[in-house]
Amino acid sequence: MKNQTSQSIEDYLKAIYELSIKDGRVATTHLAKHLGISPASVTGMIKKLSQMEPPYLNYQKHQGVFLTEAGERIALETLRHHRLLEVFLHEILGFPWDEVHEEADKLEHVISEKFEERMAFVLGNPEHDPHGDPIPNKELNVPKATMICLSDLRPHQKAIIKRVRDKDPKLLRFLSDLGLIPNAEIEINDYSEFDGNIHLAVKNSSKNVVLGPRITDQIHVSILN
Amino acid sequence: MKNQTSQSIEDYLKAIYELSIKDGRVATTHLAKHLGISPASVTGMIKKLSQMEPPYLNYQKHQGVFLTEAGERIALETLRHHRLLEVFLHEILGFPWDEVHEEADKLEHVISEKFEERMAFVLGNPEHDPHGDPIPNKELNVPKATMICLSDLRPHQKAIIKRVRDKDPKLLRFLSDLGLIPNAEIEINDYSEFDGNIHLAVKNSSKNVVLGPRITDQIHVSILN
DNA sequence: GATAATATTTAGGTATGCCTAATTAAGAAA
DNA sequence: TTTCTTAATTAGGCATACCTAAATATTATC
Ligand SMILES: [Mn+2]
Ligand SMILES: [Mn+2]
Ligand SMILES: [Mn+2]
Ligand SMILES: [Mn+2]
Repeated sequence: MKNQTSQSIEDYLKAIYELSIKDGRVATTHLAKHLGISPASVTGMIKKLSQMEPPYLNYQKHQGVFLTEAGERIALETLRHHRLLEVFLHEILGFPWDEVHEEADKLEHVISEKFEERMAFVLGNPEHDPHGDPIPNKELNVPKATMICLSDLRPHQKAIIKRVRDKDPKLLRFLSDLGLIPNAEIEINDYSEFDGNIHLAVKNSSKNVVLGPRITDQIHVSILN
Repeated sequence: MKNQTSQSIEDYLKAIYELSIKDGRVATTHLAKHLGISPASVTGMIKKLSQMEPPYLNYQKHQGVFLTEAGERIALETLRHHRLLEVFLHEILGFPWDEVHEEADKLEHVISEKFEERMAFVLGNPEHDPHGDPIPNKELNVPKATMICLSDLRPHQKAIIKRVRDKDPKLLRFLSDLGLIPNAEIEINDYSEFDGNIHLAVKNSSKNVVLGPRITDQIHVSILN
């Protein structure tokens, strides 16, 4: 009599996982916005998910939700599918990195465990997706990264881009046109404290780029000594 | 205001396409059995599909259904997805040929046109799936094969296996264990007219195999002069 | 601490796609 | 042609996952 999941359920749990990393408990409206669903519908679903056996969510009226262990397992399982698929679509099928997300979002619910396993094998068990996000391993442990934002860098520092946390295809294409993709090397030239703009150069491209905090907050780097 | 399809609709249309190749019009019960759905439900769905704009089915009460052009297009589109996916799963991900069908049956509804196109490119536009079934091309034309059944062969004839029309994983595994897969070369040794059994040898395997008509009717071959 | 603004929940409804049971139509046999 | 059998349809329901509008709880502001 085990619980079974649906597309929708997996999407809810994955969204709650992602949102709760920053904020702990996740509020109904927050979740609703993230999923593009009305708050009323979200209330209905989280109520259901918190009453399943075993429950996937811990929910108290007006207090938001957080994942139970069972719920987190499904979220991570889905996230592993998603990120492996992104690598797969990019490396094997040649999708550009700004298009992998949408396709993976549909496929993640449909592939079998065998598909997952074969994919991981063919790709050599990658640890990061094309945007630099960590892929949970087979036992669903997530390698956690030290988080330095590009927005925290200051002039003369050099760094390597590790992660671009955004899903907007337009922004992603804009960044990759500038060479700003995971593993690219950059150097900070200037910082203006009033608007938080960062001026930087991309190695092997001789371009000088200026980016605002809306963007630099989403880019994680590791600093080169 | 174009019609849009769902998983279910695609499955219905694909099933009707497959069944109508043999029999022309498709009867409600026949379709119901093939889909594993109650006849009552099938009546409901085919009614709906025949009343869409444009209709996918031509339906008259108690007379069964056949595909309209619009319906056939969707059936072929889905079939192309299915069979390309089978090749893909087999060649790229290393799935055994008896497991590709189930996985492709879920994925066929979910992949984008871009996924289809990339897959076809990577595979070099294959014309047949791992069971030898023809893959509709991009314009949805189906290369049609001359149909000689293994059951029609007689002693001393040599032939190459072209197609194995069965979805049962057990049978497929049984056949591949004997080397009886598309492109294998065989020679007929004996035929017994009472039960229709065929005795044959598989090239490079020295095994002598006896198969009944239940099986040999499903295997298509091309004869070697 | 009352009130206003915002967040959340409840109530009532819709579309899909399936089910069983009861009814009716079609086709075959007498 | 009447009768029997089988096939197909209708009627009435159910589960999932959404929606809008109305009601209520929480929280922030005065
Ligand atoms: Mn998995
Ligand atoms: Mn990603
Ligand atoms: Mn297609
Ligand atoms: Mn096939």
